[in-house]
Amino acid sequence: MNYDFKTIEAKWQKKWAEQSLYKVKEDPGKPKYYCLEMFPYPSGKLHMGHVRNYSIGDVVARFKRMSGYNVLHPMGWDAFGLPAENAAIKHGVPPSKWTWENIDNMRKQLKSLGLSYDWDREVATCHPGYYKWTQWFFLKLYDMGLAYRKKAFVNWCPSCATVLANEQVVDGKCERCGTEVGKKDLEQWFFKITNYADELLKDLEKLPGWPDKVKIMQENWIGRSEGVEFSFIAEKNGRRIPVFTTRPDTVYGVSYLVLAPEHPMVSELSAGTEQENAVKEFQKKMEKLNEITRTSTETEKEGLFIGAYAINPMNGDRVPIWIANYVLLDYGTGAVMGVPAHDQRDFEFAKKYDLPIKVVVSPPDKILDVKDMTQAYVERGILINSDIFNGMDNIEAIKAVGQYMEEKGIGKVKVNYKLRDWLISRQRYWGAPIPMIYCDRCGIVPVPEKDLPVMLPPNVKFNPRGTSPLLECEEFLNTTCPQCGGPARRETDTMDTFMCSSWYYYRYTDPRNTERPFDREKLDYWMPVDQYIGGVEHAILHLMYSRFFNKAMRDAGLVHVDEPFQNLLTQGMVLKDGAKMSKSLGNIVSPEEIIDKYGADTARLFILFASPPDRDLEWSDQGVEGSFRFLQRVWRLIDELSERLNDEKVEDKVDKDVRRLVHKTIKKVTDDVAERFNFNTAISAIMEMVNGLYAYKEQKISGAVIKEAVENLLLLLAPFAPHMTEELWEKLGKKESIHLMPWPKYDIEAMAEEEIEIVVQVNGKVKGKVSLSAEATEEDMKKAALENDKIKPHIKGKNVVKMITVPKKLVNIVIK
RNA sequence: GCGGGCAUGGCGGAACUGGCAGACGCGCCAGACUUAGGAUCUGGUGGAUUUUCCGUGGAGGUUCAAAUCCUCUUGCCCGCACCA
Repeated sequence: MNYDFKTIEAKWQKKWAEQSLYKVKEDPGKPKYYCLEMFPYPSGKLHMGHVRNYSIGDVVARFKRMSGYNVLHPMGWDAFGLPAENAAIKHGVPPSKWTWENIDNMRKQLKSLGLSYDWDREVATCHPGYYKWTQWFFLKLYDMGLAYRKKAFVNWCPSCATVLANEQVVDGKCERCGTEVGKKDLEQWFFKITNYADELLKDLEKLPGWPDKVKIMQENWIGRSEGVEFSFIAEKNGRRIPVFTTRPDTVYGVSYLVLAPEHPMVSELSAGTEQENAVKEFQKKMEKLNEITRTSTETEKEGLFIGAYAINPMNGDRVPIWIANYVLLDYGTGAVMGVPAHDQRDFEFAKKYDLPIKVVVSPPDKILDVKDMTQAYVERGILINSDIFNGMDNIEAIKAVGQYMEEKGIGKVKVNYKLRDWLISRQRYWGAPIPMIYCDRCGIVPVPEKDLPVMLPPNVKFNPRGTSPLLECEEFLNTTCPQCGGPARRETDTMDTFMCSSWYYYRYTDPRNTERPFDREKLDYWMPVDQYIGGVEHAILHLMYSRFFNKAMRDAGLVHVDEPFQNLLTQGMVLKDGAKMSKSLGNIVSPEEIIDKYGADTARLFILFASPPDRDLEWSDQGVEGSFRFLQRVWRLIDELSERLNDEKVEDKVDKDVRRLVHKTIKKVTDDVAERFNFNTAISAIMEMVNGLYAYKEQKISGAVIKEAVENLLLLLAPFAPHMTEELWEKLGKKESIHLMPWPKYDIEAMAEEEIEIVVQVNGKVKGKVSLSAEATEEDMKKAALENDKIKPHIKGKNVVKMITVPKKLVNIVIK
């Protein structure tokens, strides 16, 4: 009988669906396990990255299910987004049609992999039954004061014709399409993620199950720094110019002030001075430069005196005010105090423009002479030229100066973050409409809950310029004010799709609820997600937005968990010829073809065997062949052995050996899968077991032992190759699905070795081996080692200094 | 520049708390069965000057013992990048 994977896989996929084998509901009698993989964007085609992601998740889900957990394992679609709109512009297909057809196609492909999802819980973020609640959450955030409108210089992608959040700008380019991002002064909707900056940072400690790499990336992104904010006074008009510094200990060494070129006070201060025109020109020049070239470390520091002065509030010093390319308007206060003696960047700037350098922190052992300085002194030291703080250690002075400023009302101790508020408006059609109404009389009015969802109008015209068709859709645009009943206008912007994916893991717990986003009891049962699996590209974007969203919803009293994802696994990329698979390189391997040629079980097995999940994986066609061969080998082995299930017991020794192999393998596979997610070594242990059984099968084995071996082999392999094992399980005469069976337990007694091999070293080098009974004492080991024929010549005539033994493993004889 | 990761046969990778380096798979070599084999089974496969010696990017160190721990260093990958 051949391994006919096509028939087998189709047969079981159909049966599992008919029996709703993977359907789950809350069960207080069982421990729950929420296994979640990042849902895909429905591009229309599955790629190998998806196959890897979902194969990993499926093994975890199946293993946990067999281990007695009530497993929630759902799948859905991150279905809003620009490609659908581009298809509409290019081919005239409505975005919804395009998206739903893609979903149908990808669902079919996912099902062909035999993944154990509860398909009854499928969600799609573009479904009105879903985005109704996305809008509901927006209103919730609005009520909480966490959603607000503000005019700001925002990132604008000309190609996507929309604004972008900071997180979606990579190297000054649009994260989606790679087009260079510009700046636009627009009024937009923001979420106050900065309110949670501190908690988002601090709670990373509550996530021991996350990779350090991801936590560090988030930490850097949040960018917390402690310092002092205080103000210089503009000499011209007496107005305050606030600055932020992490080095208040150097405040007596300020020799100039630098503002961002866009700083609102620049024009006013330079007006009427001889520098006025030069300043205007400098500002224009800066405007033209894009942000990357302007702020790159490689770009030379460039600045200009603006013709005005400011007074240092600590010592009354009069310092010149400059503008420079390296000062950013949106970090801190957009103004920096210049302390060239103790900041490398300020030092270079002062050298270039011949600004005074004043030493205020002295090294403990010598006196710094400005003339000799080739770089800033940033080490620890003692304060000098600093009035009442002279003689103080500078680390202490950081605190002391801050305190002093607070006491005198000069400034205040402050924590600054790099994190900006999350800009969520998008000038696009294919997204969840922001449920807001603009009324000339009442201003900004939220859409009442009963009117949700604000539906996307289906019949709209797309224009090649890429502007949102909602702007020209009268039936959508015109509405009445919920407050005064007068004519009003709808918000035409839709939400960033990351908003839709910030809460989908809640919806899976109660996907068809029409009254609420979810039932509280169901959510409380399932949340948090126990294991989240996906690509590292979401380390900051999706994973930080979701953490923020969850914290906000916790504060709204809707959820009980501080963190949504307990454990995170970031899978590596799938490479071919050392590079990421891509159209341009022409190195794409299509999952469809592989499944067609070898079957889903082979595809899954290979992808899990070739590399541990968190590392990159090099695709190998020959490796796939190998996995296919292995499954055929298993098939033949079980075919043959299942004829011998009633054999008589003949020889005790072989039975014991087979049982030892079986139980050792159970332990190895269990440990590898449960504790380390090392599927590659788990599979190799199963391969060793199969190799072992091939060797033993030439001998007489009792039927009971064969049965035990065959059944356990199938159980261990079931999470990896679910179709084939199910088929063979049925052939063994089993009535119930193998995937509902309990995970096998190992028997320590059966694992016990009777004889053990001890390595004998002389001066740390292996010189021989001795076989001893498992009960041998350390004394027995030493004795056996010294008496061994291979060892004797090495120690003859030498002085044995000492002997080190590792029980049941090794003896090391140290000689001189 | 800062932060993080990785480096082991021809290749993908094993070696969990320091204790037989190279499990398992691919590839390669040989044999068996065969009209035939790109099927299957069995055996072999780090290197060399092969009673032994050398080998985990490189150089030191700790230890009875180091792929594993420490110091320095090289190469590659990823993230952040004038953050005040």
